[in-house]
Amino acid sequence: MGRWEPNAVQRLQQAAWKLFAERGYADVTVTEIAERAGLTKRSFFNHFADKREVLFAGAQGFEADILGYLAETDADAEPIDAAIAALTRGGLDLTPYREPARIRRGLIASSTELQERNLIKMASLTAAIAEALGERRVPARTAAFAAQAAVAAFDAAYDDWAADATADFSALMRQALSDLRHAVDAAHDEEPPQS
Amino acid sequence: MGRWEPNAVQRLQQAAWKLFAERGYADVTVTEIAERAGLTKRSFFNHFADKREVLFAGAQGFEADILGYLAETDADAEPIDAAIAALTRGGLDLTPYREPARIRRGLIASSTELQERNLIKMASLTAAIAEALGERRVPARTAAFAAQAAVAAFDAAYDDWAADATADFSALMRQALSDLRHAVDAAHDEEPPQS
DNA sequence: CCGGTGAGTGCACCTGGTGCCATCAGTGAT
DNA sequence: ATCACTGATGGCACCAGGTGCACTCACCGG
Repeated sequence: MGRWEPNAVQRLQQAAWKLFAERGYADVTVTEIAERAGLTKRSFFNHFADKREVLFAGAQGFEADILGYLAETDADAEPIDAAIAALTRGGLDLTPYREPARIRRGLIASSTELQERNLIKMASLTAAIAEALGERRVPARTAAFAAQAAVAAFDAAYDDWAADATADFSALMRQALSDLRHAVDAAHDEEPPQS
Repeated sequence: MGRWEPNAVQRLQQAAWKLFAERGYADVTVTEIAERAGLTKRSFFNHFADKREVLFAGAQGFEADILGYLAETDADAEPIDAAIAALTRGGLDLTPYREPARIRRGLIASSTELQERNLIKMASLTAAIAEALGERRVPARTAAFAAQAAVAAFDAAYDDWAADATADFSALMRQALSDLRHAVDAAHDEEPPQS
């Protein structure tokens, strides 16, 4: 393990975050990020596949965590309940990082490039969950739809959580799932959800 | 209205499709597309925002059609049923274009760039449907989830239709919606869906 | 015949991204 | 000490996507 200044990846991420926060994603150049981290453009691309990736560093680990939590759920539970449980635990892990989450959210909203990347990360998460559910004795279709529904609920809850500093993430997930079922259910006798 | 060779946009699309089909998306350059259409790179970008967009030309019109169909549905229907009805009609309109749909599908599968673009187009469609549903007296949350569910069902049905030449799209949509409800429902007394 | 309009073009330029090879810090073995 | 090795880094040339700007030129209407 060679050693120059350590933690090149971290330094690049920090530099990128600062610059993006200062001047917005589009107006920052990869060369600038690298130089602020004491490196070069070439080294940036040795660590990140492209400019967008520097903002989605956590995604891979998050996906792995979710799959871990999913494996811990009761194997006989309904697929969607298992997925919701796993995503709820994963979301709770993010609780300490509300401020970065808000900044990231703003950046993504400002750039269609980043929106696309975000969507494909969510799709990747969904696919991974669906595959894991598929290893239980569940039809692939059911697994895929359950995963999509669970991730949709997560996404909504995550957004609410980013917007409302006082909210409890578990409660937001429960509410989102309930709203989702309400929206999808054919039989529709109860009140519409408030808000 | 000035006149050179007419239909520049069409010519560019046709040239792009042919070249992509021959050599794959990644190995074709914008300059090549433009030249095969008798134009220049600069003109290509006067007509399309970027290289990806040439494959998604129909998306805007499709979205508009769906919104039109949605407006024709019974205003008192369940949001998800209205969305499903509109998407079913839209899907039926595509029936004559199965072969192009299959090619497009293969191209998209081969390039993450195109997958990202595809996802954002679907997201745009979803958002448009959700907004339209929101103008009925439906909570925004319900509208959003209903739209997501309906588009998810459409996507699954569309995939099935592209894969199976003998399938009836309406039936595929009904099946997809049924599977979706099965996957999302809490109360789960019936058989799992076959397939 | 004349001025306007708008599609198409030429060109210079920027940035993201890659292939290839050189370099150089530390590591473990001799 | 020294040497071979490894892996992070850097330099460089190069490509493709994409943009700003000024220009041409076919056609239009008067």
